[in-house]
Amino acid sequence: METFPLGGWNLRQPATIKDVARHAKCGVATVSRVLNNTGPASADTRERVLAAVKELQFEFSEVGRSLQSSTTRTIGCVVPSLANPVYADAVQGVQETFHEAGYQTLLVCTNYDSEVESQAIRTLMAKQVDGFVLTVSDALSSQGLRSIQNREVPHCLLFNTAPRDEQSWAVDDHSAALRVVDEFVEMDHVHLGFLALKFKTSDRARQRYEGFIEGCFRNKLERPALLEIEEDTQDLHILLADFLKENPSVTGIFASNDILALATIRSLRAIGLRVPNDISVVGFDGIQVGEMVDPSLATIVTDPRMLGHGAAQTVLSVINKSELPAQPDPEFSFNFRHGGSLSPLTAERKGDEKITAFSTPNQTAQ
Amino acid sequence: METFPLGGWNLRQPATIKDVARHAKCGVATVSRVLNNTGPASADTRERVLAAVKELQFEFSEVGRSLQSSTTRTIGCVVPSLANPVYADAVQGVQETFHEAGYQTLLVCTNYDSEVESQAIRTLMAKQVDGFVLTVSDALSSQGLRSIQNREVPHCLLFNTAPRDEQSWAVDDHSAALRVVDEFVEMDHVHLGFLALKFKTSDRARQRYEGFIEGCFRNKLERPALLEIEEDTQDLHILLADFLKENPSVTGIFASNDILALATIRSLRAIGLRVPNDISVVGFDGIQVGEMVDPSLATIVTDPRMLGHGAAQTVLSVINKSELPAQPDPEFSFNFRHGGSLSPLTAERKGDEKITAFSTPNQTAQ
DNA sequence: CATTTTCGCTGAAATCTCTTCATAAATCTA
DNA sequence: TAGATTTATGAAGAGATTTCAGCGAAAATG
Repeated sequence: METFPLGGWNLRQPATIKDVARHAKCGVATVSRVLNNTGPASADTRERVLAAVKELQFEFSEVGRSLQSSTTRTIGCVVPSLANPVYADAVQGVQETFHEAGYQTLLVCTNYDSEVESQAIRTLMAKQVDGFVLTVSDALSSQGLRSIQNREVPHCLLFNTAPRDEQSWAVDDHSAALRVVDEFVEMDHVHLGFLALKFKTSDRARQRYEGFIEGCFRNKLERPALLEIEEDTQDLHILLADFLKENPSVTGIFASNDILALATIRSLRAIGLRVPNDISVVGFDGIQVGEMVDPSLATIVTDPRMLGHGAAQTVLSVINKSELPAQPDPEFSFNFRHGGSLSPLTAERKGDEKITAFSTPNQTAQ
Repeated sequence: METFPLGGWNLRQPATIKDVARHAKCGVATVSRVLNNTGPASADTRERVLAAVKELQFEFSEVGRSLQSSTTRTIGCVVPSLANPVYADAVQGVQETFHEAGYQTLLVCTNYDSEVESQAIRTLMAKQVDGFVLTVSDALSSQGLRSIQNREVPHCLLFNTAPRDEQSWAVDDHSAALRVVDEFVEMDHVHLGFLALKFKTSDRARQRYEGFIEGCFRNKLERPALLEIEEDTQDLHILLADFLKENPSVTGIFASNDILALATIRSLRAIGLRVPNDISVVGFDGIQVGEMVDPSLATIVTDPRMLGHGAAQTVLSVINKSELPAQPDPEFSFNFRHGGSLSPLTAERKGDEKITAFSTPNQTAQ
């Protein structure tokens, strides 16, 4: 084994393939071939290369590789937020699947801002990601999604119901909402309300609302009252109080996601209403917390991790031009979980047209 | 405005700077100068370049740029899991901060596996990330962390207490654990237990345990009983039953994180014990759910988002060679939140040396 | 008025790291 | 010795930045 006058290799500047070639007294091409096992090399040369690699702690630069192969082994993942465990779980699933396949995940949280969303997508495309898994605010109008389609980058939607010709892993929001109405009806509720983030920030909420309306129609209920709120609403209890003042007959509220449902329950409590005695609440998503709170949350249960996994698999299939993974039947992509937050309509509220208790809380939400 | 015979630019192959130069009838250098505002250009040329850029929908390839500038505007972020909201929130903070600064975040979840951890770090270094924010399983022995130090890549630990010469944003686990003991003592508890994931997967848990032991010592309590469990434990109620059989005098359990604490409460219930009547439980982290469950969780409250933000700021400062951001006083990096899961020792259990109720549950954890 | 200086603009060429392709050199067979 | 193998190598190319030298034209100088 030959030794070189090693004066402490500067590790700050990692060794390049040229350095290795110089040390091994051969051409860079040879180094490449030896290390990638992509062509012949004499035992002697091979050994010298390997020794040089070890000594210099050489590792290929992925950047150089990417430039030449125009492939980055990197996937862009765009979701609204990690504060909602639904997305956190989904991202976990996405990341796991890609990791196993040797891809890294570039994560962006848009905070429900479609401006951030399209900007982020542009940046990710400039970084040459090999694919996308994304939850956009509105699949039909998303500027970012359109440019992904134009460039024909492999991608799959997550949670967004797929527009035509698009791949997507999502819950069947429409059917799920129908189911929620049925559950309310089962409990004798007649006057329902729907609570959601502003629809422009989430097409899922809109789908659920439309399903909810149709469900009410099918069950011959009146059109549900609607309360749309901003993402950063701090005074939900006030909005709810106003809402119930305008719609005093409402006995059941369907919140478009569990976080919102839990916040609703707390806010209702803050304005002196009991759940489920005065008002029943049903959520959407089935986050684990829902089972641990009191009253437990009646909700649609979904499997975000599985969805993330599926979306990632789909993207991998598109990349590898292999067969797309089978999706679960959309009709059965969810379950309804009963919980203490939804109970039969009490006798006293059955004929009742107005809610009595309205003690204004002097505590401020923080 | 001149027009070119555009036969449908193939958007699948994005335009390069060369294409732009050809269309603008100038050299690539000029295009670069115009677009980066990095040198002079006549008004005429500038206009032609801009027109070509628009027509071709040109965007710089970050890969080409990275190769030349040896900077990627990408940060590696390594955490154990997103299933724990503590990490999800922290990552959200990290991602937000870097996004504002124009960096993208490459996320890896290790699932508490130090093998995955060091492998991931190697890959990220090969991808030439400009910095790291990471929570390693053990800051002292982490192979990955060591190689980051060797290569002198800007980085900052998150949640891990910093070894010497390391930057880190973390809760003062030791002090927090002392505080927990004080709170138990305040409630007359004398025999305590500690529940944690296997220490090799989390040095945080170990720090908390050591603080807990010292707290017991200072308060002249006996050494706390220890129950270490695997990450994927499914039968916690059985382990707990055995644990309490061996340590029948234990009236208070400190769980090393909130998720574990909540699971503990459920498991205790499953084996017929009431919380807090039979056993008090205190958690660590202060996840939001803790306030919504029944009984509410007594716990150490931290601010993961803020920690993530701080760690990201620190990395940015190192990269920009600017002043490091001020950290909050470690002594005040947490708060104790009272909750229903911790109550004064009942008279009946005060002298009691054994727990009576031990109905074995016939339900299996799933 | 002729000549030099200056200065704004410009494009060719080198560089960054890696892979592939074609070619050259060395070895072995017939 | 010609031809077929086996090895080894240089050069080109992937997309961008940057240095450097050149080219005019205008200004300054003698």
